Amino acid sequence: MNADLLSERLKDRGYRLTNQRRAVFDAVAHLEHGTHEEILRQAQIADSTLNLSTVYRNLEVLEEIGLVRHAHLGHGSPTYHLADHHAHLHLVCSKCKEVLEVSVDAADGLVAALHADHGFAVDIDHFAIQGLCKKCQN
Amino acid sequence: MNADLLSERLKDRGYRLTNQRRAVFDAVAHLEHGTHEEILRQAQIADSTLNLSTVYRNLEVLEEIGLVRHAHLGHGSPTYHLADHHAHLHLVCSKCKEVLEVSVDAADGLVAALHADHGFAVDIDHFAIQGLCKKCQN
DNA sequence: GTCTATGCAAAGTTTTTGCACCTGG
DNA sequence: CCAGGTGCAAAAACTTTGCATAGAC
Repeated sequence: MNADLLSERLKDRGYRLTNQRRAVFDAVAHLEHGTHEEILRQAQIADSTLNLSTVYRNLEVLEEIGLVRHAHLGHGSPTYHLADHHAHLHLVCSKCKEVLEVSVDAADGLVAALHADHGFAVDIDHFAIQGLCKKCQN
Repeated sequence: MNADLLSERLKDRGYRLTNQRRAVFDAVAHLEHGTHEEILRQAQIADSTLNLSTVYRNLEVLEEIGLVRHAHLGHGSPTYHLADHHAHLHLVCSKCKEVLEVSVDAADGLVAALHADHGFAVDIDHFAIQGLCKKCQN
């Protein structure tokens, strides 16, 4: 399960398992798409003295060992999610800022075309797709 | 031509045409994908006293009146380009940071699918597409 | 016991804001 | 002349870093 994976991966790379790391990891898992600040607040439920700089440092470590990844959903801060979190596209409305999650299947053609024509292996959910939602087009 | 369009659009919305605005607009046109800092440096060739905060304020105005748009090519600052600049997809390699420009045609299927299934009008070139380039996959 | 990780505070960056002066129309 | 625009400086927001101490192993 997750906790063991966390412990294992950390040890493999010479990192230690601390309560703060576990709290940050759990917060990422719980929030699905959290910013640094949101992850801090969530993780502080488990450890109220947790510091923002620890969140920054741990997200870096968790990303390095491949358990966590980040994506850019809007114009602001990146959001963090578990690496095994099933991928989906994020459609962000430029006007009302609503975020729609849709299946990555829609992008299969694009992914295949870019691979065939340019040898490029797309990480399709890293950036959101900007546009106008149905409501805001009127 | 561009200069007239700039003047017209500004006046239509009650804005004034200043040398600084023209310098910023020209810098955006010249750079194609410039950050605030890059636009400042380019615009200062025409007006050496131009201030960074003026660049921020003018890019906001130029974007509001629809002459300029911004895109997110990497994890850092956004870049600005003319609104009529022909769209192309940016493929950014996560590893070597190389940026490939490819035709938007590759995304036609995705754009059509998102419109048909979700009524979403995609602005496909607003965010870069992240992934691994041919070389970095080995 | 050793060496990494943490909390705190300070320093860096980047972007925004307030204000007196300047300038386009 | 007058409202909007600019430069400058200060503030705000966001992120990173240094250092003494705590804690994992």
